[in-house]
Amino acid sequence: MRIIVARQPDGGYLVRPSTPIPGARKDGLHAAEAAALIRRWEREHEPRWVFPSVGHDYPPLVADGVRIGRCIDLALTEYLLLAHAGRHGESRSLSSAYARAKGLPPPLAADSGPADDGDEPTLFDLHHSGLPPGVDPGEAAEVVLLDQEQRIRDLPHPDRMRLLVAAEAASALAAVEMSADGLPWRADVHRRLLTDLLGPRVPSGQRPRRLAELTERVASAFGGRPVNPDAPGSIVRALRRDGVEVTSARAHALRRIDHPAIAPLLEYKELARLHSAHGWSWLDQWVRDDRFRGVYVVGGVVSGRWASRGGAALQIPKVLRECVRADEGWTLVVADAAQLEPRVLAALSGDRRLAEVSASADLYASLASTMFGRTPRGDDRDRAKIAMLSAMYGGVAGEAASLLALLRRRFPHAVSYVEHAALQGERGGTVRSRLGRTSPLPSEEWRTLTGGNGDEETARRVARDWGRFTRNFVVQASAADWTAVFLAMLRRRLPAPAHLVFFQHDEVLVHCPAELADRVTTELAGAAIETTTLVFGPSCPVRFPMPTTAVEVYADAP
DNA sequence: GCTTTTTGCGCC
DNA sequence: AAATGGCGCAAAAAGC
Repeated sequence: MRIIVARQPDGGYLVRPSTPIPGARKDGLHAAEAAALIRRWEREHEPRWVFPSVGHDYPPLVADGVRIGRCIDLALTEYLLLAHAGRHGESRSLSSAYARAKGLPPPLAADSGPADDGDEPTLFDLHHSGLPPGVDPGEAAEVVLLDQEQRIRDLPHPDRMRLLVAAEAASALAAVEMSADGLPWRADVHRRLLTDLLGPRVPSGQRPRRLAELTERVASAFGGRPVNPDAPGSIVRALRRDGVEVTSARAHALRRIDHPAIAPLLEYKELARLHSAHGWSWLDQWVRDDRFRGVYVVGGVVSGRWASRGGAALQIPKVLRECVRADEGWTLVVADAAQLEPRVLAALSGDRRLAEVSASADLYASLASTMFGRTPRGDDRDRAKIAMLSAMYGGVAGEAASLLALLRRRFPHAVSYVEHAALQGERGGTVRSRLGRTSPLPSEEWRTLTGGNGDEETARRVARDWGRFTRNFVVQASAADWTAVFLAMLRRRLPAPAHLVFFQHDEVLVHCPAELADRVTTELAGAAIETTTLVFGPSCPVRFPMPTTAVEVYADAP
């Protein structure tokens, strides 16, 4: 059974079984009423819920304690299907999808904002649904649902897209629930760390003591002339006055220079970064009751990775992992899909030798022994890693090109897979992930530049740039397929009250009572195996290990 | 003066 | 010979 749940323009809820049950149609419910109804129907029927947008419709329900098993997200599905058809820029809103399904002209109200602006901020404007008069969100959702099912049936691999759509929707549920539950975050530990590193808190706009000291040390290293270490131009000018030629004030450029100001400058940059990005004001704004609640945006990145909005939820610096601590009597189970992307490439390309390499838990060490024909020594492992990253990212600098050539000799199928993707991009074509995520078409500007009427060198450069993008896309987006399915499987398997508290591209944190840690570890491993079978088929020879540790403090995970 | 773009750096 | 992919955010720099 499917039940549509939609927030209405006035903020009320509509809850409606897709196949009508007498008396089951409910409109204009308050969030709390809707929550009670959904809890009951979830218990009695375990339906597949249908949301116009989980990110928009689900949070108020979650705040009321609702947790559902499975659903469809019409907006995320619409995006995947539009992208598959080469129509990335078009609106994924309910009203646009409805208009598309009915063959009506696109609505204006809900679709302000330029088409290439990514996610529409007014995805579901509270006052204008954008639907034609007399059509309510429930009716529109029903139409869109059926239309999408038909479009999926028409694809070359409907089963793959169905899996992707289900996994994406489950990811969206997980994202909302993670925001609501929050990541355990000890504000006292964070404050102590800031004070230790920066000195006592000072009013915003002022430099904490440690930063002020370093500023003076920089100034005296420049002979007493004041230099603003926050201003790249100021640093470059000061170095030039002392006869040091630099083109930028980036840390890696400064590291190459021999000058007494460099050491305090680098230290300043590191601490200033902590202060401005994750200092006291970040703590004030994002941590309450010892929980960090970031907002995750599923479907926010073309490759299928999650984005975040506010709080930089996907960029928590390593030094702050000290603050992430399990509650009393609880534990954090930390797991990451080790070397996910090269394993995904092995599975995608069907390269048998790379699949054999993937049997090893340390893929890069194993790769090195195959590449160099000996037990890895010296920097063999690092060089093997550079070769693999160059294949996936399109690197050519330094030693990368020759290492890549060696990789190509040993793993021709894997390398030709990504090179084919690069070639597609250079020609202005699209590429797809395993489950059917599709890369966007290059911009109109790109077509002009590569059209043959302009500068040849520019044309070559932008073509190569786009080739690097599509080369990476097939791997990154297929890795996103794998992790989306993994999240869906894991979410279903976790025994209450264990719950996901963090997910970052290929890593998950589960917060659970200490006695459940072993069970959670088992479920993580099971979810990884199940995921690999679902995404790459039962005969996939590639191994996807998921090393797992249970810790009290995130920083203690390896 | 305000707004937009660039720079630089954090995460994967 | 060669700019390796994706993102978000704060502050500086540039543009109006």
